[in-house]
Amino acid sequence: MAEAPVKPPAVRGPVTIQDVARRAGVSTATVSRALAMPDRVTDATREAVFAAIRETGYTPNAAARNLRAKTTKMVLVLLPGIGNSFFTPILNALEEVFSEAGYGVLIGYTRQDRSRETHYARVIRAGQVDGVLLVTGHLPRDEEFTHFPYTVPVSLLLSEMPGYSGFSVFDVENRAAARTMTDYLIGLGHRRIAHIAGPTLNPEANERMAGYREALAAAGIPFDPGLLWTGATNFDFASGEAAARRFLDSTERPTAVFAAADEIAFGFLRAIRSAGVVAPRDVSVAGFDDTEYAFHYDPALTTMHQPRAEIGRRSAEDMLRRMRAGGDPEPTVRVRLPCALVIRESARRLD
Amino acid sequence: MAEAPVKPPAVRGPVTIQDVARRAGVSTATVSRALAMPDRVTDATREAVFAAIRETGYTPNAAARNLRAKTTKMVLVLLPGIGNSFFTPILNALEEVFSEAGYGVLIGYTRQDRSRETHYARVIRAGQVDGVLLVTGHLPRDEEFTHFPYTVPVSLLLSEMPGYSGFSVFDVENRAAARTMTDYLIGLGHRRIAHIAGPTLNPEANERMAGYREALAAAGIPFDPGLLWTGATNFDFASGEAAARRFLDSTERPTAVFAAADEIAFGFLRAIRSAGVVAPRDVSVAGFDDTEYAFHYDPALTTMHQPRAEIGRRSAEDMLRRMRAGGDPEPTVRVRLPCALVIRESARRLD
DNA sequence: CTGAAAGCGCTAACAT
DNA sequence: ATGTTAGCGCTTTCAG
Repeated sequence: MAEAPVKPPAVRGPVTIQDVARRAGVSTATVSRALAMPDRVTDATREAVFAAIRETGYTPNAAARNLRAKTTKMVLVLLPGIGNSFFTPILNALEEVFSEAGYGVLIGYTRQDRSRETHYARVIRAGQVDGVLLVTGHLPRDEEFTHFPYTVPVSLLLSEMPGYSGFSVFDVENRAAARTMTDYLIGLGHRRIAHIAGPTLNPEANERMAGYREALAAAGIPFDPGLLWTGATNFDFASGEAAARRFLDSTERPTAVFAAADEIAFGFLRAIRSAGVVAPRDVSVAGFDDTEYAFHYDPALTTMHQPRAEIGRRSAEDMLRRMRAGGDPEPTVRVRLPCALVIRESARRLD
Repeated sequence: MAEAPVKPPAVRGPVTIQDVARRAGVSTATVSRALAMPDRVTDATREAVFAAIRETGYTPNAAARNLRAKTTKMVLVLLPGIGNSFFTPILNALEEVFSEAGYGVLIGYTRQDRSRETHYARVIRAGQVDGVLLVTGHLPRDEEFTHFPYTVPVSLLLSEMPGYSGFSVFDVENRAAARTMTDYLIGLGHRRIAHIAGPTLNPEANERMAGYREALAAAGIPFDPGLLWTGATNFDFASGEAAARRFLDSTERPTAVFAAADEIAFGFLRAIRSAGVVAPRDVSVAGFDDTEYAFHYDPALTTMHQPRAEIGRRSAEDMLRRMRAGGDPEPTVRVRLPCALVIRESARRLD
């Protein structure tokens, strides 16, 4: 039998507040204080503590701090997990503001999958985050999500959730924007204007559709159901391609097409081009979003600018405010930002 | 003076393991066991515990568990914070594998900014994550990063870091891929082939440049420095636009242009088109990456496919393996994946 | 201004 | 099979 193992003198494990205290010749409480409220310790003490920290390379353990403080300095951002380049500017802005404020950003992709939603519901319930930003376009259906009282502030980005309250909501004026775009197309002389709608169940898509119809009505153009192309399952290329087939099969083609998203417009443009139809020569096309490629595509896309970065920034600031309030339910906000018409090359005046 | 405050009976705070234990009529240890090793408690006990858990809506507190287990079930993914749609498939794959394994994904954008790197170095040192994936293209320069012994496994994605060891590395065969692309262009009859290089300091960009030159040499085409367009500060549109100016100003224009990234190619294509030069009619253009838009652009881009999702998936699996090993330094791996030539419309045979 | 001590919620020895 | 106990590393009263 080997003799009982001798505990190694310096385990060289992570250095704790104890190590620092010992080295600085003070108590752990003093180290903690020197860190949290530097002006409540003597200059000399502070010096000694900081020196010890420097020498040992001490970094406070997050788990211990979280356990004590009941706060994690982390937020969870839930994304749909598809078509993510659209969400990139939002995520970027969120990360910027949060990390600036010392918060970590945990991301989760729900992919509309129940088990994944349950997974993230658990993360929230486990107190792993201090706040949640939902950019999924829908509230997770998991019971743990909806039935359980929210212990942390929650915000909805880019979509509202009628019937639920207690969330801050940040979205854009979808209807007004779609109206503006359609008005613009009408102003260009178009009368036969088709609309490629977004996913049927998506509230934003429906708002845009409403704006389109509103503009038509205001201009005295009778609504033609054959010109409302629904059936999209997503704001993606494929939906634009499907619409292109309808366009090409039309006996009397529209002179302008307004897509509910840039990607839909790109899918449409590419598909019609294969058939020798080019925009804006043969048909005017407009998008919605003003993604990175709208400017760089050929033709450059006329579209509605959605202030994605601003939504990220403002929602992050609101979240910080609410999280800092501690347990008190701070008032939520409802921010609805306007979009801006961006005129480029894909739509032209009808001769 | 008011009398000593009476502790409210049910604070209705988060339910702890104590609450569950009390309700189930067992000790906290038993609750813990029923959760961790269900087969080591009686059926009856297990039932009682689970019932109590259900009734109370108990979820174990993450901080307490982390503190005890010295593990957080979280990984940090560090991204550059620019041109993020390129990284989207990687992030997607990472999140998929990690969340499947019960790990959370914390993201951080370094933006090549020192203070942000320090910030994230601290997150790592604080034991906030069990592993780190660097997709930044460079090792953070922060001393805390480089000098301090890594306490958790680290992996490098899409770029290697010569001189450092102890990391798993996942990247692609940049040189061979660039060589293949250039060979392809040569095979199409091109002799005057320009290369729009990526950022000078970027190792991947340099590998691609080397592959380009290698192909030229192998084909007996003398290297023309005037056809190597450097100066890019990023793999972005702007770099392509700058190259377009050089192209348009050339007295003798190349017949083919190989860009070090798809976005560079798009920027180039768009800029030359403004001058009435269209690909592939007037000049053949090839990219590198095979991003989402390569297929949807006009013209569809001939490019090299980088297996981004696979890099994400495999690096995540490797990271899981290494994290599960506990403190023992598991062997790191070096995975270098091949790229695939994707022939589309932007490059054509020279008449 | 500083130290002692309690305890956040959980798990893992060690007993029984 | 279950309970008791001792912390994990930190912050925060409460004394001094």
